[in-house]
Amino acid sequence: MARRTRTNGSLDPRSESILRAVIEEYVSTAIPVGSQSLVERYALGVSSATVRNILAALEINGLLTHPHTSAGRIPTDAGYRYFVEGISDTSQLPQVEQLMIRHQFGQVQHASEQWFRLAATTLATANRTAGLATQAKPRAAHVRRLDLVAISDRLASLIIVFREGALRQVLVTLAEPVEQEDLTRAAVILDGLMAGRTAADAERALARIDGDGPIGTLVRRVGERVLAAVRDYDATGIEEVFSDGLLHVMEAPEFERSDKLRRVFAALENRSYLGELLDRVAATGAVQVFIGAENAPPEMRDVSLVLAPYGEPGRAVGVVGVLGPTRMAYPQAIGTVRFVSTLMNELVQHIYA
Amino acid sequence: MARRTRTNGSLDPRSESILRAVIEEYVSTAIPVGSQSLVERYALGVSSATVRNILAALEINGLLTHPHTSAGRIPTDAGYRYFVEGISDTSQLPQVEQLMIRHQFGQVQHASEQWFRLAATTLATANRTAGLATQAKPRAAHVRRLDLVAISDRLASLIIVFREGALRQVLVTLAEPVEQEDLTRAAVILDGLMAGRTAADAERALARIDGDGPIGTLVRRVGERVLAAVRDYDATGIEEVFSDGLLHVMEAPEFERSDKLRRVFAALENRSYLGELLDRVAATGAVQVFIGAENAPPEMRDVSLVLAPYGEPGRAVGVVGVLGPTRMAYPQAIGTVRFVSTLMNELVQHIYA
DNA sequence: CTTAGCACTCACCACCCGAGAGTGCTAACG
DNA sequence: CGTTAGCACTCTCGGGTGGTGAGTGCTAAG
Repeated sequence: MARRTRTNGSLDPRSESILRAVIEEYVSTAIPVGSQSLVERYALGVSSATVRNILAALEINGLLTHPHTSAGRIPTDAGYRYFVEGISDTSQLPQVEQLMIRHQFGQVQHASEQWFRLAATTLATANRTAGLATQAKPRAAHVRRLDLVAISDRLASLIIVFREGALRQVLVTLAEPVEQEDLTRAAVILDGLMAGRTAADAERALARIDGDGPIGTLVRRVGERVLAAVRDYDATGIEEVFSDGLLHVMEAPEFERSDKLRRVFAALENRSYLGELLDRVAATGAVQVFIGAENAPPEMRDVSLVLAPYGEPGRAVGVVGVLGPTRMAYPQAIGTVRFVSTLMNELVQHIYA
Repeated sequence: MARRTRTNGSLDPRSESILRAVIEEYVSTAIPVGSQSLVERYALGVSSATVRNILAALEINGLLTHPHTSAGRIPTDAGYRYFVEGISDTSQLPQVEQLMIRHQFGQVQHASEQWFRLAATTLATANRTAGLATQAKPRAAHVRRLDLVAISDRLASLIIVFREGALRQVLVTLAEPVEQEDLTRAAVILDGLMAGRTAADAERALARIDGDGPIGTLVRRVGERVLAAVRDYDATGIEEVFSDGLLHVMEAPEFERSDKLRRVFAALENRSYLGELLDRVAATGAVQVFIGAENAPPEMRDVSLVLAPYGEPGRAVGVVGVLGPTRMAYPQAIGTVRFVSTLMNELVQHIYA
């Protein structure tokens, strides 16, 4: 017995390979796996009785469980965790898949706004799970460019370009009719004032503007709107979590009943928790796995997330990953997520180079 | 019998009110309604036997059906259709709800890009169904403004603003390093060249540019990318169908089993059919209802759509609406969709005024 | 330590049965 | 002639029942 409960928490090789077999089998079939089917399919070199003993020990260790007395075993969250710890730093994606994904990204080189969507879509189709991605977002927004476009004589569109390529568009109503010419002049002034600055810097610069004349008033008025927009951009923790491939999650038998499925959807709308996870992942710089009940919110306890950050650590950071049932093909998921994140790294570095 | 099968296809008042009662009852309970419960709840002034006769006649007319011999009646798609025809041009949203919705729109006055999302969200929560909305999009794109922003020395971000406020961002890789100064000069030239023009006009204008000197080359190179982006913008039938409130659809008992639900999701991703519908709606200018099997694609046969266009007919047109089970509260849905579409009209006209 | 054997446990499925809701038909009624 | 009461019939639904089989845990022998 001592053999199966080593003090450091790791298992002897045989128990470990049986745990792996159970997980592998359960992940692909979704039905509890018994000792018989295990020896039949995996050539373990021992009888079902021996396997039964080991399964019982694994259950005592909390790595497996029973839906009911006479059913086979299924992995617990802890079981998946043990399994994941053993593979997370090795798994590599096959060349073929790497090429396919690279090819997809090559197609849309130009529209940088769309990269993160493509990442989500790619991850979704590659794993047959839901794919998630956020746009890379900086800690402190830097304005790169400002522009004012007349829409009607008292309405203008203010366009703000941030360093990492994000755009914001704000409608500005004007107290009195203004020509495009004056708008352009104001835009040039504001652009010189704020480009390359953070919100705090820009505010100081704006305060020094003398407010005389129609242009001065205009600059001041619009400048406030710019500041508000920049602050707003800073404040939103996550720009947007783009998700794709929810249909795949619906196909999983554990989500056949729609009430469980509803929880999954609710989970995706739980921006606060998702944001917390993303922050945590962004901080570490590596692929991270969150399994079932390791997630605090109750609606997340049936799903696992595999997440990885991308971007320039000090500057702009985003996250890509997948969300699926705890019964997930972790090695595959970890491999693709890691690969896509390195790919996104390359793209972002290309911009900052 | 002749009384119940008038040649023009309309029913006598009593049959009609009974049909209405059946629909009302079934929409709220989702269980087949029988003659008894009908007389109990609706004070029709006749016995259940009479009601039975009428129900039988309505079934012959194809407006009702039977799940099985000893069950109550449920409306057919044709039944809903008849019902909808009777109410579609009268139903008005209560003042209270109008005010609530107006208030929500007041909150986000400024971010015109977000209007259509808000419309979808509003429709979703007001009807407890899925809400849909597209951004208003013109037949032929007019460029309002062009801008070029340096990202690194050989990479620039091209920003295109279209008349109705849509933005496009495209990355342009440059053959050789270019200063922001030159980029700005090129942007000014291109802006003058293309602003207010459609793709075809702009192409002619671009052809007349003499390509000497570094600026000339730059203008030509970027100009091609602009044309491509404008054409691409023209080509995409629907910009994006934003949907919200899918959780509400999941709550409907008819979608408890996830395979039916999956069809709904698949339906939302069926852009080609959705686009076709939206085009049709945009062309008519009124609220339109598409009920169950009236939709050609098989995955749409369990759902109904209530759609309405908004915008300036000749210029930019978008669509708002809801998607839900055929068992839908049509009067309510029609009312809110119509109201939101008029609201969106006001907003768009404000821009074009 | 491993393994064969065996009793035991449940989920699952098919089946049956009674209750209840609802229908269609017929005949009487105003 | 339309309306209504009465009635036989049908079919779903829910609960109960028994058989089957996969799987377990335990014991004792190898």
